[in-house]
Amino acid sequence: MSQYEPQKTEPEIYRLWEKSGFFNPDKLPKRHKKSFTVIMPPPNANGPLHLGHAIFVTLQDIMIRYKRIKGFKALWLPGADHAGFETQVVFEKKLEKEGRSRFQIPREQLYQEIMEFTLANKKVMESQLKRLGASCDWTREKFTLDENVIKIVYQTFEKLKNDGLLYRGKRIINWCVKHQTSLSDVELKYEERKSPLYYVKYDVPELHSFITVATTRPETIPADVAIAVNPIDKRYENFIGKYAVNPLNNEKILIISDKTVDKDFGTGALKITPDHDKADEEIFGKHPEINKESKPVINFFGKMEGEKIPAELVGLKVFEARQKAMEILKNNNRLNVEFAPAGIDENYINNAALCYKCGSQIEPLNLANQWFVKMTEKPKGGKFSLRDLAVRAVKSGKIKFIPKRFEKIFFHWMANIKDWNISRQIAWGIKIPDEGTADVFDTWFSSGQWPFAALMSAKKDDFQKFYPTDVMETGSDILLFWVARMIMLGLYATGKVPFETVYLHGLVRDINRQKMSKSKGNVISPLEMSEKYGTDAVRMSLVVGNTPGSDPVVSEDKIRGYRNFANKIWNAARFVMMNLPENLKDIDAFAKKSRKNNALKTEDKKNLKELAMMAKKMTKDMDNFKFYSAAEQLYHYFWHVFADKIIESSKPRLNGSDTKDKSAAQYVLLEILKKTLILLHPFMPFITENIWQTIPNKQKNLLMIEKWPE
RNA sequence: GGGCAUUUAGCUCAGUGGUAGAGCGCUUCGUUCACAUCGAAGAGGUCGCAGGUUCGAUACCUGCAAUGCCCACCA
Repeated sequence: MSQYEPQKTEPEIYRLWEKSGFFNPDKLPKRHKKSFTVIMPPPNANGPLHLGHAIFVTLQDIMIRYKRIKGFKALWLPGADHAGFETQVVFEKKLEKEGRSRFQIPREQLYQEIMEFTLANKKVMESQLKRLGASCDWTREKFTLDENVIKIVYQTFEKLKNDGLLYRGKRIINWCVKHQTSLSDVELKYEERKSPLYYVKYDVPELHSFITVATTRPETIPADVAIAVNPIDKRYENFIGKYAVNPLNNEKILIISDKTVDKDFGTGALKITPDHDKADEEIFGKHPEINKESKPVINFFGKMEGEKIPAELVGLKVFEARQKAMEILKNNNRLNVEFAPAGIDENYINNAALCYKCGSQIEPLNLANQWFVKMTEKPKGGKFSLRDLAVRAVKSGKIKFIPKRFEKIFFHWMANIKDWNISRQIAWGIKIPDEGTADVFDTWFSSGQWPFAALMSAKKDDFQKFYPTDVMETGSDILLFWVARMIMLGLYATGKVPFETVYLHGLVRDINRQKMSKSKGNVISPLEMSEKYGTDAVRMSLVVGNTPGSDPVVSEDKIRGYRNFANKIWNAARFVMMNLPENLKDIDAFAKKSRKNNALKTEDKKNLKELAMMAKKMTKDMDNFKFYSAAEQLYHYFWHVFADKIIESSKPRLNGSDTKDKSAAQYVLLEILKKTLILLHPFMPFITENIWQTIPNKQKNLLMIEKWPE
């Protein structure tokens, strides 16, 4: 008849905790000495929280509550991220719905509008974090656009500049034509696409011959400055140093040799187009003998524009221009049929670089005034490059990854890392402090400084007290975007690692292993689930079976199962309370008296010992970040040992006439209940605290700062 | 092309050098007793495939297959 109703009590319990002040480590009782710090990955303030957020809230709150109960000065510092590009994209979609466009809105106004949007979202987010039980210290909450955070970001920028780790250049960047901004290498996704390979003949008058180049981008031919072949390629020995004629504008271009050219690909001859290809740009830079200036033929809207372009191509979009260029070459008999039918290999497949947000094909373009951070060069007077700092910290074990296999991915990325373009041509973000552009920083440049920037700007001495932090818990999908950058920038700016352990969780999947997304309609809202089944049930469903690094599968059925568990706890506790001695005021005195009476049966002692053993095992799991295992053990113990066996077998004793034996049974039940409530608290904080408050306890302590049963 | 991982009951996942575990689901029975958001009993697996190491392998090694992920300037 009696059922637990979390909806009614959870918000009340949260207020009780907040009122106590214990979320703030400075307010914890004296026994809390050593600090334990987790910086919350600031959620993007551009929409409601989803299950991915609920996972991090659950895992981090478990860590924090566990350590707090264990007697640590536990700090969980909450924050919100302005999330530059991400938020701007969300906002642009909103504008689109309203029939407006970012390009028609003055920059300052756009900034203000996005700011209002973000602050409104931030507020919603905060209340949702509370609803999920996050025991973070709201007195230290930070926003990535707080003035004192921006100040720190600028300081790091200056330091990089002074150390010679920053340069500003005209360089090929990844340009998203739709969003009108450059993107860093990690902001691209790749897709295999059919991309016809054209075999184009370039005349070489000096030799009365021609050289054939294989290209997927004939529309860029007017921008060619050279042709490159491999020096060991016998076929082209005589061509090196001679001039070829550009088939689309008749300009003379030099044939050079470079050993990066793959002689086995295509014809072994590569056209060099420095304005529209990163690799070509590099080769161009290495060859001063190329006596031709590089000029672009594609503009920032992805259309043909520039000198020396055939008139038919001007103004066409890249794909249209490609068709047209192919026609011109064909009509002029410039396609070499020797290598493929009609001179075109239609089945050639390559990886197209796409904008990770909108899927538009990335246009490699040359953009001036872009800031790049050097990843592999040593700073002035310094010993280690940013890359080396990070790699050394992980290799030496100063930073540990859970699971460990992510270290390999990390090293692999670091080994091949390129300089980092931190300029973005969008309105929403931290303005880069220079005079030449209106550009803003890549969000990851500022969030890469988050652990120290948040602590330095929160409260006086926080940095000294809480840095380096203990655990960085976040999604494995942002290992390279964020974690890697935090390690580099944290070490560089402070000389210390930003955190000692990196715990990475996977991506939430639905029961069919699909990613959850709005467009698929398979999204489960953690807030809705909380309303329906209680936050504790949601949290348990997100931790049991969720091993680090692998993708957890979440379904409403699973959540319902843990709602049943919460109800089980509720009723078991009710049973124990109902069977306590009448008018019991102080359980501690009762426990003391019971121990003195020494009426425990062998079976009682055995039960208490079994609990102690389970607690020990489970504690070990907690210390090893095996929360999935700890949670499962608790679940099993509470339901199938305590409720099914111990409570059941106590019934005759509680109803019997032997008062001493009855008292012993009461004592054992109460003891097990108390201890399991503490053990369960990190996982299911609301129901455990709720029950705790109904136990006749003279001390009237909060469960959240009770002592862990050792 | 290079790398990382996964493969155990219908589903989601643990696990260990000594002939397999949990939850959900399923079957049968029960229940005015704290709880039907319940209880009891039960069915169900040649631990991806093929070799090897071993007294013994699901576990360690090798190869293969399927699946997933990451990285990459073959134009």
